[in-house]
Amino acid sequence: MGEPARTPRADSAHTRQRILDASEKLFSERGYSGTSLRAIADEAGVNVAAANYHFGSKAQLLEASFQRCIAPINAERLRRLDELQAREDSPSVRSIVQAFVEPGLEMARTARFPRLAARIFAEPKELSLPLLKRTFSAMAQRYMAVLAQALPSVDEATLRWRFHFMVGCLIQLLNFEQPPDVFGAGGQPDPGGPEHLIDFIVAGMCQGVPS
Amino acid sequence: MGEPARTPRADSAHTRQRILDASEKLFSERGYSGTSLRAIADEAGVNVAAANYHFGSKAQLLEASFQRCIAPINAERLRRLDELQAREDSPSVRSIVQAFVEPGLEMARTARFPRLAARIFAEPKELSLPLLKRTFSAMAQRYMAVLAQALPSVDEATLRWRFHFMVGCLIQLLNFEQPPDVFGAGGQPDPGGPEHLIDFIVAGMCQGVPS
DNA sequence: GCTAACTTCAAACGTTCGTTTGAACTTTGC
DNA sequence: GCAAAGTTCAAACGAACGTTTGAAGTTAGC
Repeated sequence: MGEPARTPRADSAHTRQRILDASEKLFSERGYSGTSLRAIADEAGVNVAAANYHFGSKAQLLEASFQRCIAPINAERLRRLDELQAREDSPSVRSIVQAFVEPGLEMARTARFPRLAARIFAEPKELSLPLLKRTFSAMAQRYMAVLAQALPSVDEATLRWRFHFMVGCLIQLLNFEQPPDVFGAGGQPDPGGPEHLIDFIVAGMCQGVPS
Repeated sequence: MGEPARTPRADSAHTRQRILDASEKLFSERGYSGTSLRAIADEAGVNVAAANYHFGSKAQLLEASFQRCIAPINAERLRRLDELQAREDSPSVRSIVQAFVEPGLEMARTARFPRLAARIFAEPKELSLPLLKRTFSAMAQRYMAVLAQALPSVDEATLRWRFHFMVGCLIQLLNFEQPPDVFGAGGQPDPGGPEHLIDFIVAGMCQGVPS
């Protein structure tokens, strides 16, 4: 157990950070097995061995990238839920959906590559399911509970399905920032994705319930 | 150009079929770069070289698997749309959504691994986008046109987004036949996915439109 | 200033990858 | 029945993979 007393240096943190940046970019673009440690090391401007030195293995590097990417999003999701519940004791479905969906979208605008959070869902289940469970369980259960309160006429199994499809819609928007140009339309990008996403989800959540 | 006059043998077709079966299974489970030709050959019970002999390369094998998987689904989608338009001149949104969504779900119940059609969306864009465009363009455009007729008050850009999210929901159900057990619930599988999927999508499509 | 720990890197480890080769074997066309 | 074409396989190709090694370089503690 007891790790040797470590006195990490300053440049070590910079190296770790650069490796994580490169991992996030490449993993989210090419997936886990489509990305080599050598490509990550090149992108980060470090030696291949540095990745294994700092993170132990490729799988642990993925986990570290994923956690660094998803942790602030989930924290913000919970913070917004707290805020929501503090402000009013029966928040609207729309406000709950916004609290769930917007942190990820905001990161997607400002930060590096939150698409990694979406790409994880496509990895083989042996790799992704433990990660998803460890990372999303607590947060998802809280959202489920609050949604159940806001939609008392919807039974739990149905709500689980709707939550499932909400996640699917969010992933779709994170993976394809625009509807792919298969409709002939093309044209310039439409920044309205997030609004349309929320409208679509709220409609699916509230079906048959008078607003 | 002119291929040499080929007289394919009977067993050749069987080998091709077994390789395609194995590809479909493994590609859909582990993705393109997570699947080796050797694993496919083992699963199919043939030699590694046979895959390259029959399909030319790994990328072409993926394309062949994908086409064999998706072609009948898209054909059925178009057939149902024809049927729909022949029966009534202004089909309901629900019937259009069903015509789009059910062929894939039906295959998922009966056939081998239609999840491949969903997994493709997670591959790197250089690999997936050409495939998606070639395969879905015509069909998607027809559906967009029919949906636009059924929802005349929804502008084209908005409809594109809703179509995008519909595809995201479908992919989510194909990739995870059940909502993953992150809600603590567990329990036995719920076969109601398809119905919930259609309800969710129709609600998102028809938002603000009196039925 | 010396020791011990931390960090980096070039090089190499054995394995697996996609693909090719060339020889065996089977069928087809005549 | 015989040449030609189609099909399969064991074996090998070089390249790339994840990981390890060991030495060189750097900093921290005393």
